[in-house]
Amino acid sequence: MGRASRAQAAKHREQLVAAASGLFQERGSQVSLVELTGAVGLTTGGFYRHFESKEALLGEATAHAFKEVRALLDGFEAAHPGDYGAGRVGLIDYYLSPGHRDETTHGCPVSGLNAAMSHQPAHSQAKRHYVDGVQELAAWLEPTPSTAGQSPSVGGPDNAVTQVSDEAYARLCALVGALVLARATSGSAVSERILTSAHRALGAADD
Amino acid sequence: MGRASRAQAAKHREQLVAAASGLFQERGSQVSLVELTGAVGLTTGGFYRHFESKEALLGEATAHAFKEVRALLDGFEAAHPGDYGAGRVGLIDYYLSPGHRDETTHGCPVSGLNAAMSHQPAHSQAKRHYVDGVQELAAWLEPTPSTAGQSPSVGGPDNAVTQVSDEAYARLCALVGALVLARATSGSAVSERILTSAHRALGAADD
DNA sequence: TGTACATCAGTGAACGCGCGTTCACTGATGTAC
DNA sequence: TGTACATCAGTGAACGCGCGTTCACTGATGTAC
Repeated sequence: MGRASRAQAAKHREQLVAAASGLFQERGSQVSLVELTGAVGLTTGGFYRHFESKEALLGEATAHAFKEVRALLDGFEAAHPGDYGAGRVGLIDYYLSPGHRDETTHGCPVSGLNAAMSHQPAHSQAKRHYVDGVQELAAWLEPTPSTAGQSPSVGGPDNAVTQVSDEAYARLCALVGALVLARATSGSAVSERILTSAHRALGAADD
Repeated sequence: MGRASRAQAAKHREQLVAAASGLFQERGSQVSLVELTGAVGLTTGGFYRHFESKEALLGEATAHAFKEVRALLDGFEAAHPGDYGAGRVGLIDYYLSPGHRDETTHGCPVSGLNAAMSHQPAHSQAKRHYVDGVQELAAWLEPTPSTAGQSPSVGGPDNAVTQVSDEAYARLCALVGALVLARATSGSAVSERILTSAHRALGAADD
């Protein structure tokens, strides 16, 4: 193949991160480099021109996954301009849908990466991005708009827990618990029951 | 070593299942046979005198984990005889404690095995035990005592979703979501916030 | 603009390693008489 | 109860395989003049 142009190489790098973002969610850290590089048409040898290790890719893939979440959230907001609650309801509807449950590749990374993060060291790049993402998604579930703008301050070194209320965190727990349980029980009737039960509880708690 | 007695062999088998129950929760399906057999002082070769495959052990280990849950639940019930709600409150307090979060080996299998179950085929032995266990734990979160005795009917072939209310399932989602998130964010201040937020929400919803 | 050469993105084979599973073997256990 | 033999729980080495990572190599890209 010879040498790729810088533009081509940069594109390969981005594709690798994007593909990894999906594959790590779908299969956890068990995805192999053969699969990761194969997904974008490369072989494993060249991988190390882009990343120091598989671990390092997980870090970038986690950040990428949350960038996509932000885009999705902005979409919900744009769909109901000015109406704060409506965007949140749209998010909840989507989150607890069978479609989202079955979308293991491009679903919410808070749920999809949780197992991988449980085995990550406390201050790895991946974990820092993940914790920031958790707070950001929780802020979106706030009963009333936060005083300090849409997103909580993220990215600081071990930044303090920001303006997210107990209620918002509790709602996030309900969403994530429902999705994770629905996936673990998928194929059984219980899976659907879990989604509808959580949906009802979150709908009832609505303001 | 020569041949072990039947009693000894039976004991080894039980120890293997018990150890696997903890190790599968702690590390998912990535635990190796060397670790599993080593945990009870055996070598890998003899493993296949007891189980058909590693998969088969996961099935039995899942059943074992839920047997331990049942013992724990009975303990909560016995601690407050006659007082239905008190046992449930004790369970919730335990579930959302930092101690339970950090107890990745012997914690609740609904949370600990969820990742492994998501990658299990729909009708594997492990998944059937898991789905039964989910319903059983949910039944324990029922606002009022179930009419049909303590445990829902379990173990039947693809048994229908039994007498568990939406409210009970919603509570289970909150508990599991909180535990899973607290573990994924452990090492960060967010982890504690999640536990206390979920606890407050479940306490407030109490009757 | 054209030429000579250095750079480096990607290849493909090799590395050492750990995995799940198989198998010939061992010797104490269990059983038939 | 005692002896002869079959059984089989557990060992440890071997199997083929896939893993993350390294490395010599390739040839188009990028750059210096």
